[in-house]
Amino acid sequence: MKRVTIKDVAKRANVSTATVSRVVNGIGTVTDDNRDKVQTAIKELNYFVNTTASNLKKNSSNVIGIVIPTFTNEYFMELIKGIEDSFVYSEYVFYIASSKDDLDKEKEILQKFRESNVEGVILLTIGGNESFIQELLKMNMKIISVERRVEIDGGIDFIGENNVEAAYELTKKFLSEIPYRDVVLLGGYEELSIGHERIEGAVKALQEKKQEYTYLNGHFNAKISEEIFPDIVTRYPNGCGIISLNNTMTEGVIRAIHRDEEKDYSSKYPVASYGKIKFQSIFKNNIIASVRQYPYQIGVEVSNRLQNKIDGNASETVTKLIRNTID
Amino acid sequence: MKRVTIKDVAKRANVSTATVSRVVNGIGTVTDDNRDKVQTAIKELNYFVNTTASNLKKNSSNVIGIVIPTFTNEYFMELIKGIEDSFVYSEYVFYIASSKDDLDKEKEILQKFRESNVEGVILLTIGGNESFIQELLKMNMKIISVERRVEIDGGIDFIGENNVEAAYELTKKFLSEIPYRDVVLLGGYEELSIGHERIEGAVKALQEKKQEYTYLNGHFNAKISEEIFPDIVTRYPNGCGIISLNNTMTEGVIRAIHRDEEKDYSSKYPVASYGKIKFQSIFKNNIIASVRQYPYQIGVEVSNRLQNKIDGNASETVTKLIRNTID
DNA sequence: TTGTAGGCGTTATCAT
DNA sequence: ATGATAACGCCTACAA
Repeated sequence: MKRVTIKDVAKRANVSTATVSRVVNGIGTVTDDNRDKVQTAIKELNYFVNTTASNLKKNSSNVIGIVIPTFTNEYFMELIKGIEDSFVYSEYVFYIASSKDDLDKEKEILQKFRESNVEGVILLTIGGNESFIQELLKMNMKIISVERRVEIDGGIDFIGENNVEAAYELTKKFLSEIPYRDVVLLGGYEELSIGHERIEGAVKALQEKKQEYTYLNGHFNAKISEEIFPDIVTRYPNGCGIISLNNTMTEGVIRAIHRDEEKDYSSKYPVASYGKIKFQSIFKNNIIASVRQYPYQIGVEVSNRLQNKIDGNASETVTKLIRNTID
Repeated sequence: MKRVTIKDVAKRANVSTATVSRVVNGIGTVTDDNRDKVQTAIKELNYFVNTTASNLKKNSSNVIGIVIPTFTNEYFMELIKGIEDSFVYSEYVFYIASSKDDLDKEKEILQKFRESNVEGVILLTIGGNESFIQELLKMNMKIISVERRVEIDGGIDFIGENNVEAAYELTKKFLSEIPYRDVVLLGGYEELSIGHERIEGAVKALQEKKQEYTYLNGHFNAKISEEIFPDIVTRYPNGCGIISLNNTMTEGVIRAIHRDEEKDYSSKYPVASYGKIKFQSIFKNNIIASVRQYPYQIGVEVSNRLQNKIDGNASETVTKLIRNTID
């Protein structure tokens, strides 16, 4: 079955393809009479536009590419929701691709985005593709880096959190509530901004309070953190404060704490968490301080920024930090 | 800055565009000498293919469209991961669009997919677009319905769970562990297969055991279910069994149960849950029976099926049910 | 207001 | 093995 094209419609309606195109796109001038004829022809033939052809001609794509490290992450999903909900140009569509925490895969995706003429890219990088990204920027691709900074000469738009500040405030609050304790700092992802910035903030607060601490790497991973907990207990059998710099790690710690029901770890191992976890209110005896994050809000900002860029109102490179709150 | 095209490369390499195309696509016959010339020209000019033009010519798109009701749902994300991980044709790319539980939006998305010539559609429907979907099927669009059935003449591929069976087994197990109790059946989404099939299975088991029950509608929603719980307590102050037919509702119930710490609801309101929740092991005193779901596995099956369809090895309409397990 | 026709960048047929 | 060239379906000067 051959595809119905603008030509078929034109023939049926006894007008030219140009007129059909005008009707379809709602631009230019067409008499009501002709418009009617075209519209009925469209209905009769069941015509719909071929976006590929249209895009080729217009040198556009109406596609926004989004790169995330993984699909199974609530933070990222909230972020995407924020983008989606506030993106008003309805003709656009989102590619979403997962780099699977792999920098080669990330590069592949970006390359594919370039080949498909995407109008904009929203990138949550896994790191390591800086030079390639720079090349893309040079060709005027509209890229916004989100949550994780891309360290690049000349800069790149960035929207994310103030990790340093939030980790600092979290730690300060935590220390004021559990004085005279040993402290474990549970971090990870040091090669990414979300990793080292949080460490920086926490350490700053620890040093200000002259608080000694042990640093452990939980790799922003629930399982690893859960398995680390027994080591913490061995090292500090009388208890210690745990500062978890990511909610996934907090999840692992909480699971470990509740593994042995009879032992009451709640009071002995108070936790500070950068980020909330599910059922946080139920674990309020364990988690006595936490950073609330606003991924949805970040998504909204990303969306606004991208729309500005698409409209050409974005000459300067911009960095925007969304403020977290401490509970 | 003008785009570098195959023509520019041809000129630079002193060959025809046809030869360049052959090199780029690795088909046809080219001498090593010419291949080298073309490849260096490509590097020098920083050429990359224009997928839009290529697609127009080839009448393809290399795009798989996925429609989900919302991004913020772990089940869907696991499903997508399963699809992604097992989809081997690397030249393909996924559009993922959220219908936001809105049937008009779903239709819009499907229409856009059609206009973009997507090669296949994976649809988690919200219901109500049956006739439009049928129209798409008539034009030979490759659509696989997932998790939620699309009731359509002539049938449509479906991959999902055996909701009736799983709900039946869950209920049977639950009743055998809490005999002589009152029971609340917490359901929802009755207009979708995931809603009414689970009710059907649960009711079957209840009737077999001659167990009376009260049906409440929690709309597969955590908040609503959390708010329903006090009503349950009022109605059954001495306790009752709660069969929650969806994990989001279970989440709400668990939250409500743990709201008042002093009241020990755990033993008085045992829960059966269709689907797991986070920290399930911590709540094992509350949730005494549950259905384990395999969204990732469903994704894998969807991916396999779609690849078969793309390869043309899929004449018959297929229904495949992935077996759940009961814990 | 309408129609003609060229071209977007690529692929693929058909000569050579 | 290679090149010339006609599409793919649409948009848009430009002319009428």
